[in-house]
Amino acid sequence: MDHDFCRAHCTARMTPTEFSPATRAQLDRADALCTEQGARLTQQRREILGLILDAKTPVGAYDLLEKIKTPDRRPAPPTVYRALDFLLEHGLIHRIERLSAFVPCTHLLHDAHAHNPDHCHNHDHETCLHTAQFLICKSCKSVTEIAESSVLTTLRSICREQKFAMQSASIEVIGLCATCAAKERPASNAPRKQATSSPS
Amino acid sequence: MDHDFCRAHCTARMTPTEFSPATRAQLDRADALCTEQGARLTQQRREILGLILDAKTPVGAYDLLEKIKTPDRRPAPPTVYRALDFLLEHGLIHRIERLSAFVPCTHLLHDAHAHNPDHCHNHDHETCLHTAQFLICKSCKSVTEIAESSVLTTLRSICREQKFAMQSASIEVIGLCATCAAKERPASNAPRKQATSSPS
DNA sequence: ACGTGTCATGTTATAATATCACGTTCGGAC
DNA sequence: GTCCGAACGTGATATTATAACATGACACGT
Ligand SMILES: [Zn+2]
Ligand SMILES: [Zn+2]
Ligand SMILES: [Zn+2]
Ligand SMILES: [Zn+2]
Repeated sequence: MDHDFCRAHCTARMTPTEFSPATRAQLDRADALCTEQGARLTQQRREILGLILDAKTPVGAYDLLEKIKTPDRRPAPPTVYRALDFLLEHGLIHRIERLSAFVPCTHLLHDAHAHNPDHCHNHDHETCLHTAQFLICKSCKSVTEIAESSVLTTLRSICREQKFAMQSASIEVIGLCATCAAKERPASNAPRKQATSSPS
Repeated sequence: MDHDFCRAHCTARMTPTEFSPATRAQLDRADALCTEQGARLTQQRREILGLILDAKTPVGAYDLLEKIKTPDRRPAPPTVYRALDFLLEHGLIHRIERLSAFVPCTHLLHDAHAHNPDHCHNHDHETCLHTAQFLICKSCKSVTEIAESSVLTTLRSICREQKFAMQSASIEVIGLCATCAAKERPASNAPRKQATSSPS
């Protein structure tokens, strides 16, 4: 009854960060996904997810903690970690182990899901949600999630051989993205300038 | 001159952990590898490596810190982390990101290297040393390093497509090892006993 | 309206992991 | 011996994560 009122009310009053329309669309998509799963994307979880979506690079838990602080509210670590746990469990974000930081799941970024929820069901949700592959650029910190399932397939066959029951996997590749690699090596094979000014 | 005396003396006095002959053999192998690379496997590094070799499961930095404490010596974290950094750089151990813990590199456990140092040179040392694949059992905490290069090959081809310059990769699979999986499911499909007593 | 269970959140403290900064010692080249 | 750089000792601190317990908001049956 007045539950809807309260939700609207709270949204208006306590949202410290205004998200762009694009981000809001993604958040709404996430909300729908949660509802499908019988879970609630609360205001707090929504805000954390929004901040992760808007960041161009992986975000640490304590970065998030800083960002959600307002004059009124000084949340403590558990607040953030609880939201992160929820988002992880529902496949909305991934944790990058090598960085102790979080990125949105690419499923959220494209509208594949929105149009075709069946897409959810033709791949192995159990394993897929908890498993992703990332290319992490050491230089610009950008992270690309690889949708490609070939790695997972290879891994699965290895596990079968070893009778290992795979539950999830982290695959993280460190290196330089195309852009940064180009900057590093201005010419193909001319390292005779001034030490290539490598930003290590 | 009295250098040899000192080493013997110190070894006798400050080695709190006596390693088994098998472990000592591996340590000697590691020592040789270091010397090849112009590095020194000091007493301290040797002890840390020995402890990691002897452990049946991955060891955390602070576990090691506890283990190397004696009535005389109360080392501080940097001591351990410095040794770990050294061992990582020289490919003697790996870090398991998901556990913040360390395991010996399997190269050390088998004597392939001892007999055939050329083995080192027919695979890509640059990438291989810094890259390994692990099967981590959630239940017994055992970790298996996969020598198999098929995953790495697959990853490399993906990176090539994306023009991503791979420097290293972590591949960690979580699940149940053959032994533990068998324990979990006593019969194939008879979950009607007392909740199978699944340890979380 | 009242108790009651459940989920989400707030709050305080602390655990666990990792690094910085600075001074000293050790080992080997000369 | 003298010197230099690598290795180590030590104290403080940073960063990441969780434990433990209390409160608030709502649903539901009575
Ligand atoms: Zn994803
Ligand atoms: Zn980059
Ligand atoms: Zn290895
Ligand atoms: Zn096991």
